[in-house]
Amino acid sequence: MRGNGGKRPNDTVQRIIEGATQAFAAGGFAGASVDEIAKTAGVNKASIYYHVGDKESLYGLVLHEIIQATLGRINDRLRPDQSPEEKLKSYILGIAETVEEHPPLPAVMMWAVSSGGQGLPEMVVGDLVQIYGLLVAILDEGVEAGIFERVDGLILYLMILCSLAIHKNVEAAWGEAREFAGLFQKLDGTLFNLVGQSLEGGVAGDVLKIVLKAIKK
Amino acid sequence: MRGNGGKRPNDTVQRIIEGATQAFAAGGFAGASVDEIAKTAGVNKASIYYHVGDKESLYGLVLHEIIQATLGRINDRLRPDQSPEEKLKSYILGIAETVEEHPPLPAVMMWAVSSGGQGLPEMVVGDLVQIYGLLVAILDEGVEAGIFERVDGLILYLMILCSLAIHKNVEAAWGEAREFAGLFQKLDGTLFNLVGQSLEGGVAGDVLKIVLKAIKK
Amino acid sequence: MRGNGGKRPNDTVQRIIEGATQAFAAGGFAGASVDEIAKTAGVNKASIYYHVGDKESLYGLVLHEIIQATLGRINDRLRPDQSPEEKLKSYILGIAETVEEHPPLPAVMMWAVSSGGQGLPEMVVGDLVQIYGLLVAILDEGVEAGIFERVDGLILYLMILCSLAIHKNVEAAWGEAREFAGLFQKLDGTLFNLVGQSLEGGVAGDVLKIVLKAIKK
Amino acid sequence: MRGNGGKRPNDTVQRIIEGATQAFAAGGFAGASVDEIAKTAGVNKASIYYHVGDKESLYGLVLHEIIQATLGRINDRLRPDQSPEEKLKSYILGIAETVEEHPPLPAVMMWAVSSGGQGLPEMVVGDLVQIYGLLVAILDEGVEAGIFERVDGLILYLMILCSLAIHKNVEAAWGEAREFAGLFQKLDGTLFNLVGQSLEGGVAGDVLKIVLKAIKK
DNA sequence: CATGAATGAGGTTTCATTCAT
DNA sequence: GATGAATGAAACCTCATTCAT
Repeated sequence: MRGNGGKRPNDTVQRIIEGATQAFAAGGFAGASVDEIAKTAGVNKASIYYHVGDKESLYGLVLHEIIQATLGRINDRLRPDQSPEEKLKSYILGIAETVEEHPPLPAVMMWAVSSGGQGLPEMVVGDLVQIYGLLVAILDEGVEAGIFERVDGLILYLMILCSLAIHKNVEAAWGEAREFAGLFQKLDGTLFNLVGQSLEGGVAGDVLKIVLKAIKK
Repeated sequence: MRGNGGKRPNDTVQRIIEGATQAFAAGGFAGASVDEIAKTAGVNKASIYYHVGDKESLYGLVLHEIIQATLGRINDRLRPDQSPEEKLKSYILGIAETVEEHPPLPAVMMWAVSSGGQGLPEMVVGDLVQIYGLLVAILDEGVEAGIFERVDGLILYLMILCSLAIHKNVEAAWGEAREFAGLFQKLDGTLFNLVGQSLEGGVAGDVLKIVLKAIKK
Repeated sequence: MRGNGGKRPNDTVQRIIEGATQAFAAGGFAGASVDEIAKTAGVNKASIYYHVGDKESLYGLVLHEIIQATLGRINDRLRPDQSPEEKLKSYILGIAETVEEHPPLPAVMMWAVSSGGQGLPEMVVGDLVQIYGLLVAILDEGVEAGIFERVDGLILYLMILCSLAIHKNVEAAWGEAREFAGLFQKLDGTLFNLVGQSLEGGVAGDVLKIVLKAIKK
Repeated sequence: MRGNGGKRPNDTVQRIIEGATQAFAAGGFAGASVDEIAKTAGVNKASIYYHVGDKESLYGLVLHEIIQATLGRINDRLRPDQSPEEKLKSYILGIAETVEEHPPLPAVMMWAVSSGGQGLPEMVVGDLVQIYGLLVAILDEGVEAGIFERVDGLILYLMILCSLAIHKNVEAAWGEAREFAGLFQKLDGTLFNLVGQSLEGGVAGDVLKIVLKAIKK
């Protein structure tokens, strides 16, 4: 006979990760409580400790999952025969897609990056280096090919990541913080339209356009 | 002679704000404890409540000060007779200067923006709109003058703010998180040099260059 | 063997309620600290929040328990075939018995009533109405039967409740506040004897006598 | 030249006492904060310490003032040639008048009595004995004269004091706690009318009637 | 005498974590 | 594996009191 509830263990861990991602996104590491995470995940609090370990381990796991998932999406789009320009497009769309499906993810990622890597577990540091390295590799290839200008990779990385991550967040706040968004809109007029669109037509497209124009020779 | 009870009040409030700014920057709203803020500011904890109010009020005050200071720096550089391009330079250098003198400030600001304005006091929302509006105005002027392309103002705003704010943070973490930075450096080689330079020659200059290239016709 | 974490939950909640009752009685809501309550109850402070909620909820729960217990005692004594006079006796003895076994209870109850119901949880207001309504019903029955005079129910209710509750308290203070009691006694001579007696022979009996004489035709 | 503000000192102390009375009535000794008292009194907090002393002294002073004022009102009505019955009327009306003009006063007094005198300053204990002794004297006179039954003086004292004090409080809560009062009224119907009336016609009259009926031979 | 400021102690509440079942 | 309960530590906040001006 099965134990209590008979849930598949993977399920539980997955639910924990998803709940934690959501919780961490709202207020960073310190802003989420284990109680809240457990409730969001629909899991008993002690289960988190049993399956994952303490809060810091959970944080690391969440970051790892996020970055690996993002890397996966990017790799799904990358083809060896693409031009650097197309590869950059794949990179940005890969991140944007993650944002689209799991809005909080990049916020957590950005938060981690903004800490300068301090206090992050080895594993996550490696992950960050990986995704950042991918961008640098693409840029380098473009420079070698004489298509791209040489620019600071970190700056570009931050620009891409933050604009996508935060833009989505502001969009999410749209519904509830009417006045805030309203004031922004008043100023921006036609420029600032946040309606849902296809990935390429939406924010990701705009970001891509800006970035390409910035680095193309 | 001055005793215990007769400190200049402005001094105290100022010290509180500075301590709080530093503390909030490290871990966002939830990541800073009032105890820690008090210690950083060299002020009794109860004094914070006496002069400022609860933690949320303090957060609001800090954000307000940050943005107003940044606006001040930008306005110091702005001249009516400047070209849109020069105005944009003033805008970016104004933010960069704030980063330079008070590294944590923009990080806090970024964190606030990334919340989509939710939970922020009226005043701060107004402040954010102000500084964002300034960028939009500059961009609009450039578009009218036929110099700039039309781009999404919010995206550009986020790009500028985040790259400046976080880049500085990563730089700050440099000393302590050798491995992290080291790994980044290995990948980036010549591109990624973070040594202190003049504002224009440093990150701010790079950001400016990228942004200008991105929007100039 | 029973360990630390496996205490029967009912036990804990019961212990909390008892400790809280005692603590609240001494100084009202504000006069009791949660620390003190926890110590009195022999329970960890955080357990109170886990099982009951915040201090106000605890206060509400205590009041609810008190009144329900008192109602229970009264109902134990009430018989449908009793005369209104006998019913009144049951009512007063029921309250007196509660006082006897849990001296602090009615003090808390009185304190709550004296607040006019302001700030009390719905549930408790309902409870108070219930126990007050019982008295009114008894009085009404007596008036219908031509046995009782018509008197203000609230006044009588307060007279009964307060005299029983406070009298007990003064009695309790007896041991420690010798001078105070002594002065009272000096004045009162034979009238004021507080030695423990049977319920009917003690204060309850005196209160009953006074009340009956006051309302009987 | 006069000092800061040039207020008459008596004024300040009087304002303090009045503010404190109001504040203490709401939640007993522990329920009122010195800050709140100062604000209610319209006086600087440090002034309280300068003029009166610490919180406990203030509490004692307030109780003293209350009881002395009540005693004063009773004595204004008492005449040596009154019958015991008339004297009792003076006693009750004296208290009722105090309640009428300063509703919170008796609540504080009741609270003090309900503590059994514990922790009260000598002076106040003496005051309480005085006002209680007055009642006992009146009762004794009535018994000697063969008009009154012998009853427990303390019980009667508590009945008179509490019914007047609390009834007024419930009346005061009337406006804000509609439902509460409403429920009471539903039960009590014609018996329970709290509209403002002349002292004798109002609650005081009812209390007097009940008490007289209870003790008259 | 009045007042704004300061502050240690203590209040209420939350948190991360552990444990027995 | 799952869960309700327990708990020390630390969080936020308030309070009574003092002091220099």
